[in-house]
Amino acid sequence: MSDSDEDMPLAIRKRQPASTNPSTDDENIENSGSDSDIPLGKRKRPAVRRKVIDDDDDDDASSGSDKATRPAAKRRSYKEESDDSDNSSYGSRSTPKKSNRSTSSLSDGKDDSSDSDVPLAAKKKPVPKPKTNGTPTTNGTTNGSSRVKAAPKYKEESSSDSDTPLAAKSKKPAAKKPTAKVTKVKSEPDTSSSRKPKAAEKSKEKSKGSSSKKRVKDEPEEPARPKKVKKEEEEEDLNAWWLNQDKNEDEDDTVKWTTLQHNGVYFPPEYVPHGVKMKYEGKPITLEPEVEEVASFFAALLYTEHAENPTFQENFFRDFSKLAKRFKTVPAITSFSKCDFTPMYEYFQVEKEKKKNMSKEQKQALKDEKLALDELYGVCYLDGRKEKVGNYRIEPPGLFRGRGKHPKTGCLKLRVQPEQVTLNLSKDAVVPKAPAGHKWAKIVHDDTKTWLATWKENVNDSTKYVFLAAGSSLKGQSDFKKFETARALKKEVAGIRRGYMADLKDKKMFIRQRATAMYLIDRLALRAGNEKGEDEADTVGCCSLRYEHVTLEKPNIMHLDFLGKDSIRFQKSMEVDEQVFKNIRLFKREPAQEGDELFDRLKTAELNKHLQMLMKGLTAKVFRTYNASFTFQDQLQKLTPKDGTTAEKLLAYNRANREVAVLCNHQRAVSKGHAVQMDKITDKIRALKYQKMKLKRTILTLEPKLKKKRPELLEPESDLEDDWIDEHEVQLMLKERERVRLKWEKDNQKRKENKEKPLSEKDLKEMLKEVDVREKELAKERKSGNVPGAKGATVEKCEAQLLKLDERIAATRTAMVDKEENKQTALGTSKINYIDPRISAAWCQKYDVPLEKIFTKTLRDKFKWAMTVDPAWEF
DNA sequence: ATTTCTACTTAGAAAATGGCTG
DNA sequence: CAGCCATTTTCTAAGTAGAAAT
Repeated sequence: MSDSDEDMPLAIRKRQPASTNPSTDDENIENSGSDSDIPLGKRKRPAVRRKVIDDDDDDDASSGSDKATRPAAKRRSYKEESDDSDNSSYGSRSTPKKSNRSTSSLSDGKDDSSDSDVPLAAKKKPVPKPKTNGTPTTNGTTNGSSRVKAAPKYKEESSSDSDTPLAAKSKKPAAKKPTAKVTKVKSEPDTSSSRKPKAAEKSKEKSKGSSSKKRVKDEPEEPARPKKVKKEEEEEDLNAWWLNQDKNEDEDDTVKWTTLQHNGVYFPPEYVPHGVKMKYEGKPITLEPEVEEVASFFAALLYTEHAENPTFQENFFRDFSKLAKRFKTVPAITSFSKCDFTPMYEYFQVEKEKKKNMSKEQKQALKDEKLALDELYGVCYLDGRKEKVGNYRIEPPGLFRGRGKHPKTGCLKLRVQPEQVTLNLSKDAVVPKAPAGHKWAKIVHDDTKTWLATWKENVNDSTKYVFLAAGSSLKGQSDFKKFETARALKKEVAGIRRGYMADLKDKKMFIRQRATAMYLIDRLALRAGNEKGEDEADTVGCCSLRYEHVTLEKPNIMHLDFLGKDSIRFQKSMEVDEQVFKNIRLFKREPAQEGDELFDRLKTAELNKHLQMLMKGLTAKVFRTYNASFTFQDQLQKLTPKDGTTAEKLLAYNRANREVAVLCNHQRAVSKGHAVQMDKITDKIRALKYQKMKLKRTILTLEPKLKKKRPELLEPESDLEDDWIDEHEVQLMLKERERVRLKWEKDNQKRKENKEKPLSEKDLKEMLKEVDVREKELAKERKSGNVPGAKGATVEKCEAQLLKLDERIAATRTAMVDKEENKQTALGTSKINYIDPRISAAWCQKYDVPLEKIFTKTLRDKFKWAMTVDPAWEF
């Protein structure tokens, strides 16, 4: 790899903020001997220097106290690891604090191995071409907004629409000019060369921005909105930030907007009591609406996993009974087991049914209502441009549905009052009215934040926000930035890998742990693993892995088994680097025990700080993004059949996608119909085997001599039991009769049309008799084992058919495996969050696959910034 | 230095929709 | 043309990571 020589070293040293580390430039990694060669990261460390492993703790005594649950992080002291040659220095108490630095020999860090270290799942080599291909757009997240100096003031609307301040406002802000231009650009073959000039032009315009904005401001109010469609497009073009980026890297990106106005948030409607009585001790009881509401929350979940979960029940009931008490419900509700919510449940079922059967007009009315809300709350104006708002609905009250073993699952999530909600908008924007009789908690004007509204939720005391929609420019820009950082990592990764491979043997435990963690994060796409609190589900990521999550097996196999984000199980086994294996064994050594952290002196913050100095913008999560996108591109390239049909190409696409989903451990609950569907497929395979069996018999019937020569023909097919065959043959005959009858009906129909005389029932019976005959034959065949086969059957023909059957069985099997695996693999998450959409866009162009086969409407919207890449673009 | 808070991305479940078929 | 299943969208929980507070 050419890059290994050149790029590699860069990775390590390049990053340095010039200020911090002057001397770092030496080239030779191999010369590790001299101090100066040590990669920056290391050099820097001394400042922060954590104690050398041995001297810092003697905590061992305490370690025993840890509860089986999550103990507070503890430090352990490490004994010498005897078999590890170079770590002799480790355990010994006297490690010299300062000197250690020199030791880390990069040289012995087997550089060779590091190259070969491909991301686990994807054993791909880095694509050779560093091709940054012209796309000039790449880095500069230009923040157009900050440039526009004059904050356009939006004029107040006439009082009449004051409650919908935004509506109909600044409809066509700035501009025809840019619109026209951009449109043109679009139609052009979008080559980098053509783009460049345009960008320049545009940015010029930007500086004039204020004047055009002004126009907006003065624009007479529009009459009622004429309804979009056309409009939409224009507006979108205006928002096409990706077309006019210039590479101004130092643009201040802390400021997110210059002006921001919106209509606030939508509160869920007040509770409307239904009056259905739940039962307590078998008797219907009357509840105040407030109490009834909460009972209904639970009733609606009856028979779901949540409602069956004891923790959920307990938490729900605590809150519920407390509320009932407050409202002096009689009789007092003191026992969950005496509650019977089924009447409510049934009522809801009926309601659901009713809803389904609503007339078209009713349904349409509902839709219109939604649309109206969308129009009011679903949009805002950011720097004068119309943007979609994401979750403008305040979360309705309900029961908290924590995932996994969340201690608080089932707790009552209270209704949010306007008094709890803070809005963020321009100083000069119209402050949306709070609901009648209410006021907002606060109004702020923080242009460094992207949220429009925020409030605190009562169950976990966490903060909720209203943000712009995924398709907005703000989100798009940060998405773009995310992938650019991942691409930057691509260039640096070889060096970074070499660096941590070398650090695996560092003397300082902390550094070893850090390197080992980096290895896992890079190779296994683990998450960082921040620390979690007591009142959250017990899940872990890399840095929070505990003793019991990792087991080692002889030569170099590591088994990981733990619950990750959302309590999704991560269970994989893989071969790991020898030194990693040793390190983990060391970390697991006494006095470590169940409950102890594997990386007992590593915190995500420290890890990220280190990463940050290896490469600007690098954090643990970037590895996931990088490995996902890289793997995807690599797989896609390998799997796509150049001359395949669209369907085949799509299959390849989905396979590549799945590869990534597996890498990232993205799972979903198995659908409830899954088992049934699998059974069907299994049956299909059995049916094929049955045919095989029959064919073999036919061969033997035709050529009995073969019994000796080819005994395998006599062997029964696997998984084909007599009982099954019985049933199968019954079914076959049933189907056959059905078929005959259908044919008869059809023929009759035809005859009727042709005015011929219809076939009689008798004819039908005649035809069915043939089936009876066949049935008898089958029975006979089973007894004797002699299967004459179809007329004209020959051994050769049968053999050929056998082969075909084998193929079909194999194909069905793969389909089954495919389905099985896909059943619990969620492709969406990686597509939405990890795979650079430009890879997909380029692929679609290159292979002539329509974009919409790959991205849904929302995804196309979200990724619109990526849709115009050059077909040759590479991640 | 450590802990807590804040803001934003990532995540699977659930609800809604759509396309198909019996 | 309802019913069914797969796909898409919505919802909000659960992460990450940097900043602020202690």
